Amino acid sequence: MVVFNERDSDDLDQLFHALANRTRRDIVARVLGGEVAPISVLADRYEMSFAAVQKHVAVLEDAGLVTKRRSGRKRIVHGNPERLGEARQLLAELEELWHARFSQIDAVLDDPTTNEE
Amino acid sequence: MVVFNERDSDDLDQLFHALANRTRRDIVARVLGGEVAPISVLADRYEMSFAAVQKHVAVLEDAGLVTKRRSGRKRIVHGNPERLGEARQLLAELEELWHARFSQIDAVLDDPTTNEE
DNA sequence: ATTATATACAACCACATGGTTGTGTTTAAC
DNA sequence: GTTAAACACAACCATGTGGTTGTATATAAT
Repeated sequence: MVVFNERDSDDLDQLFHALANRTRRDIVARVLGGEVAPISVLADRYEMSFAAVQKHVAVLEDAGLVTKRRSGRKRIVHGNPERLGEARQLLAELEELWHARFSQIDAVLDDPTTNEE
Repeated sequence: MVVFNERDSDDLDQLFHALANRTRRDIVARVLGGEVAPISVLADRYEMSFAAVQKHVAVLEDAGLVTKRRSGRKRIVHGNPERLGEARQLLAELEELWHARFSQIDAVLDDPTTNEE
């Protein structure tokens, strides 16, 4: 119901910032899609250095969108769909504010309890 | 169906970047919620200069999340809910990739036509 | 044992971001 | 007709971002 609270506004900044980059969205799509993904394998598909991809994964990890699990010398990247859900939830709430504009007018006319100045 | 295409990846970068800031999310919430909002009125509620808020509105406008309409010397800021829908849609598609991981296994077992290597 | 692979991490760079102040212009209020 | 309000816009600044290269370390392959 409450759209914004101080508490997790930094979280949301991080979350949306992580999604505001094509390479990172692509990585998220791949790991969510089920690709077994050590960083090295991910890195092969992008025209940038291993270190650059490593940084992108770190941004995603800080945002909570992926986690890394060690497997020998590899770090397997796993997706975190719940975190995406949080972002989608917030957008849905924002859209809901818009819809509420109209339904509110009806409500005020119908419901006498909304009539406290 | 197709999650990413080259064409609008810059658009999405802009869109998510615009949402990756508390002040901007707050502005979006207010204008979508129906607040009549010249920039000056918006600016009053934040502890930053008018010019700073002006810039935030500009970022939102470039991202397509709001539009400005002139009214005398004021610029009324209006929300653009469809654009939010686009972002939500993309997140939904990403989540769908995750769900598809499991339903795909079932599908392969059930449907012989998926059996072309 | 040596070599190659996969990663971590630091230093560096050009450019973007989020803020500021200052100046100019149009419109409203007196 | 002055003054004040609402905005546009530029210059500036500290910090962040997205990339690079280089060095170090742990594990796998030979």
